[in-house]
Amino acid sequence: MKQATLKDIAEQLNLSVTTVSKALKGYPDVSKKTRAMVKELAKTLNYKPNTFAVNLRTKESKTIGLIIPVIVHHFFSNVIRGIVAQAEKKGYLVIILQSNESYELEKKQLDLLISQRVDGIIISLANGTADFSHINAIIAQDKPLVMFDKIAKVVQCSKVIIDDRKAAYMATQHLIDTGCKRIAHFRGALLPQNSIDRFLGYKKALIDNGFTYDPSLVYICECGDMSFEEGQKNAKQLLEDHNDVDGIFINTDLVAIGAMTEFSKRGVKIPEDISIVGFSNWFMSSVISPSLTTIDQPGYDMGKSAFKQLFKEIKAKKKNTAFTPKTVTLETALVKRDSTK
Amino acid sequence: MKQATLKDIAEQLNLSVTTVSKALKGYPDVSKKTRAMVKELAKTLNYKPNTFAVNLRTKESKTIGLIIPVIVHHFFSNVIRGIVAQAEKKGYLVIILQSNESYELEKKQLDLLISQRVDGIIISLANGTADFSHINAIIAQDKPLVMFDKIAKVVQCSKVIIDDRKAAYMATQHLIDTGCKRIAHFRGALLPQNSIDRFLGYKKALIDNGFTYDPSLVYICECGDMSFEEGQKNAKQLLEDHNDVDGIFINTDLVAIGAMTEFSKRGVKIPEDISIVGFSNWFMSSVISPSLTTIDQPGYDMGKSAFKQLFKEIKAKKKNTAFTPKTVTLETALVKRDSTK
DNA sequence: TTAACAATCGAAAACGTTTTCGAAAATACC
DNA sequence: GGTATTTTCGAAAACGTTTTCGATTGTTAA
Repeated sequence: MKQATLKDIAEQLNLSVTTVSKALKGYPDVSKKTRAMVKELAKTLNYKPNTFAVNLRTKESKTIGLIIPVIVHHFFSNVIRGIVAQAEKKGYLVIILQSNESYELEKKQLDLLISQRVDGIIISLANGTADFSHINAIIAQDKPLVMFDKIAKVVQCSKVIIDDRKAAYMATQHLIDTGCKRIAHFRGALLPQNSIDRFLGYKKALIDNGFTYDPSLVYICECGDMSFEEGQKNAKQLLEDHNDVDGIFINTDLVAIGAMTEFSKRGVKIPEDISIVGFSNWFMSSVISPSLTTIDQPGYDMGKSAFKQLFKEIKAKKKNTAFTPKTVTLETALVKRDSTK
Repeated sequence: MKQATLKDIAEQLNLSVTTVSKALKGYPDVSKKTRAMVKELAKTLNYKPNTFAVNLRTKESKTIGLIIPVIVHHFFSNVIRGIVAQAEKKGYLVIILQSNESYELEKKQLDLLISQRVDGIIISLANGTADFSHINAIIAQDKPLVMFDKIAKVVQCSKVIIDDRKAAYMATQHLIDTGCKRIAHFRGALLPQNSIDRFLGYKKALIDNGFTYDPSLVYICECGDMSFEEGQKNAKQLLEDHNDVDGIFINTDLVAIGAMTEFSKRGVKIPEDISIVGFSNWFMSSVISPSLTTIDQPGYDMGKSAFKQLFKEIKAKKKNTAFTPKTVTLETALVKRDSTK
């Protein structure tokens, strides 16, 4: 009752393995009659090509790897969904690994995927990643790779991102437009490009509007497992440090929600006393009260787009045609809710 | 600059492929000297065994498949994390597919995984799955499979679950203990075992406490993509149908949150007018206000446990030893918060 | 000195597929 | 009828590894 092979079919029909293979793959040099015969027997035997053998022969696995910092995360799980859906459409399967924001793990997992000989890799960098030689090594091997969200600008590969700087600018501008006079920022970790860009957008909006940029108003959080708690801690610290802040732009919704929880515990009213804008538009943000004004980050589309890009590169490599890396920038939108006036 | 093979190493050292292979795998019949030589050259050439060839030869892929109804879901993404982490520890990779609560897709994806020749499969059934022949076919093929959370009782395989009936009983009992006199239930879809069990637990708690079970107090929701909206809709309907309900046990947190949103919009106070208990303990439930009393469902541990079980079966199959299916039941806990008195 | 034995290696088959190339058979054309 | 052409098939090599089984050498014991 084991899986049937080409040989089994060939023997039953008194044909050669070659002919059976060709019949199933629709080669022109096999008669309609035998083709039909073969296909029918294949179906009744429930024949499924042995992927191991196919992979060995064709040198492709129809499998891609995905490395993300965290799985349990509204944005990232949407990305996963987008990638998996799109990949399945094109006949690819997705192997998912979680780097846990650790550079070491990320390196190890990249190696794992290479060992597994996936046809391509999609990756969002860990917070801890400052050196990119492991990524460059992949690219040097001519293995298709696309980065998304948490990218490294200096690495020469395709990327799918949003315009973090512009989005952050929008968010900050919104705070200003609604009357905030002194605006703080809870930024993300120091290394990731997107938290840098969001910070820069915040700063630029301030300056463009004639505000003075005050570094003491910028708080850092790692945005890892402890995002919520970091938000609480930063909010508490902010209240101790300053009594005139009336608006905060926060790197991530989850941190923002932590901050809001802390504020309401201490009797600080949102948005009356302090307005808050988050980032990412987690579903959660729409159901808390007050609901959180935020930047919508299209996770599903980013995943879809990342796979599409990767697919193009895989195809290009197969045909041995040149391919120049491309950066796709998706649109974001400000979602106005009750945490701002 | 392509990947080195055993042959490459063999040629450079004037050895046979056989000896090189044996040296790398630590066979005893190769001298320490050549073993060292081979290992060193392998390292400098960055040799990585071709998994396709290894798989073909050994007939195992060191890969497992995972099919879940939805990825973007607090509980399920925790399960993914648990499975992936545990699998990586044992040298297995995980291919993830989303059935989208569709029976047809589930069937197709199961087929895909079989074609891919994964070493085992972990699955949580789609809401739409009423027929289990596709699952039984896998088991008949002697391919290790374990089900979790949304299981089918009649299928003979290992399972990782919680005691849904008991948990629901606990939840309902809590409503009764805190003074609720007329308790409704928003149940899940009709087919899944866990929504049946939760319903039965609810019913039993009522009866054990001398309440009369009233079917008109039970509302259904599919608990798919539209969970939140379903919660709103049901809440609205409930208010139209009844004016004496003072407690609801709801199949899922997200539905509960939808209901709470609707209630507060309509001026119904929680928990003063109506107490609510959800199910699953989404993170979100702790940060909304009022925070939601719920049942904690250990997603990460379930994932971990599911892989461990699968791993045992894979090993058993390899050694050709018998294996009797086992059902692991994990503990749940009532998390008391502000949506109940 | 031989026989027995251990240590070290390699030839070869196998896993199941794909694809190239040539052979045979059938058909067409003159 | 003979030649040219098309149609249909299969032999064989290749992908890279693992493993069985002998072969060869060197070592030990009698």
